[in-house]
Amino acid sequence: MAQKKSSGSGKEKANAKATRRVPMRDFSRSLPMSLLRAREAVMRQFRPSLRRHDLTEQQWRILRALAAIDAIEVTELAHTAFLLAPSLSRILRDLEARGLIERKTAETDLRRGLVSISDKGLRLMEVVAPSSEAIYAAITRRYGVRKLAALQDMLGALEASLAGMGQPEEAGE
Amino acid sequence: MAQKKSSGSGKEKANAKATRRVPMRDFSRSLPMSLLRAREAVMRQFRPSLRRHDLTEQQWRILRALAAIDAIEVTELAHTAFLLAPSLSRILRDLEARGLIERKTAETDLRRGLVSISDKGLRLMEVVAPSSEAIYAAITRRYGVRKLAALQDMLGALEASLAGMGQPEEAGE
DNA sequence: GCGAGATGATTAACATGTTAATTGTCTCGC
DNA sequence: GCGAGACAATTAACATGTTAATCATCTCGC
Repeated sequence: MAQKKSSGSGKEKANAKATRRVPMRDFSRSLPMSLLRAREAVMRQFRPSLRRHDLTEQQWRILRALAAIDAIEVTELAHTAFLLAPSLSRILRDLEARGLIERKTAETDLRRGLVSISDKGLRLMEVVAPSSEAIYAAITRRYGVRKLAALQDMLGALEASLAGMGQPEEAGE
Repeated sequence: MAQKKSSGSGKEKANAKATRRVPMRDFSRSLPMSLLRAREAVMRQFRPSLRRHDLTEQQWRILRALAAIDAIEVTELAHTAFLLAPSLSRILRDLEARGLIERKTAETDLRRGLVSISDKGLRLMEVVAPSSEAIYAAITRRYGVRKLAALQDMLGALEASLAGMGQPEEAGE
């Protein structure tokens, strides 16, 4: 470290060097940061409860998605739980090892895998769901039912707005 | 796999087993999912541009935070860029190796590290910032300036609402 | 001034995000 | 029916998220 030095009267100039260069919006108010902080504020409420049952947020998402249906293909599950295929692959391996889910291969297409929640998985959900719902209710109460609904609508609209904006892909990649 | 079998007439029952058990809100409409999808929709716009310059979203956050000031302590930077200390530690190590930032130790307290952006880092920002701003402008235009401001306000309010809700910490941990 | 506890930063260990490469199966056209 | 793509899923490789542990320094009471 330290092959940096300001020659001559550069002390003050070096001090001002990085100040206010490359003008950009106020960083902390960018949309990605707002969304990130808001989501973190919400998840911070849930994580301790999940952690007590040795579940991560993603594992819980998968169990919830599975609890609503009988069986589902891996690709479709990835879409539902909003996970990338590689992440899902690893998590399913783990959940299966823990006996919380069951897997089999589709009979008509050996490439496709079918996933379903196990009885053990359902029992775990029955234990975790109440406190999870209670936390969600508390959040809703604090923020306001109407406001929450309005926020969800605006978030959905944002998604929809951006749906068309495909990758900029500057013609020539 | 496959030590599961339904005895007797369990075929159909097993089929209905996981269907609609453990009643919970519609999964895809939960607030965490809405926030996650919205943020992903936004970041999807930025990632390709950042990637062309070998920058991750987090590295870019750090550079942006540094560009606004002369120097900053590691802990404060973690707060500003909304990164956990361990992540920041790794990223700073990498950014320093790439010559994009500079580090030194605080003179009054040898535990504290001071980070600042380098000239090379500033030059990189000058290259990346325009397309980044253009993308942000496009998003703003699509979604609407007023709506965007309103959304930011609601996200801020959500954060504020949850600020008090400390960890449930069921007395007895 | 010394030693116990507090504090800043890093490291460790494991889970997930992200893109690319791989593997196994399928679908077609021929 | 076979071989070239298409497709589903996994694996690989690396970066980050997350919690716990470690290391170095500092602070303060005594």
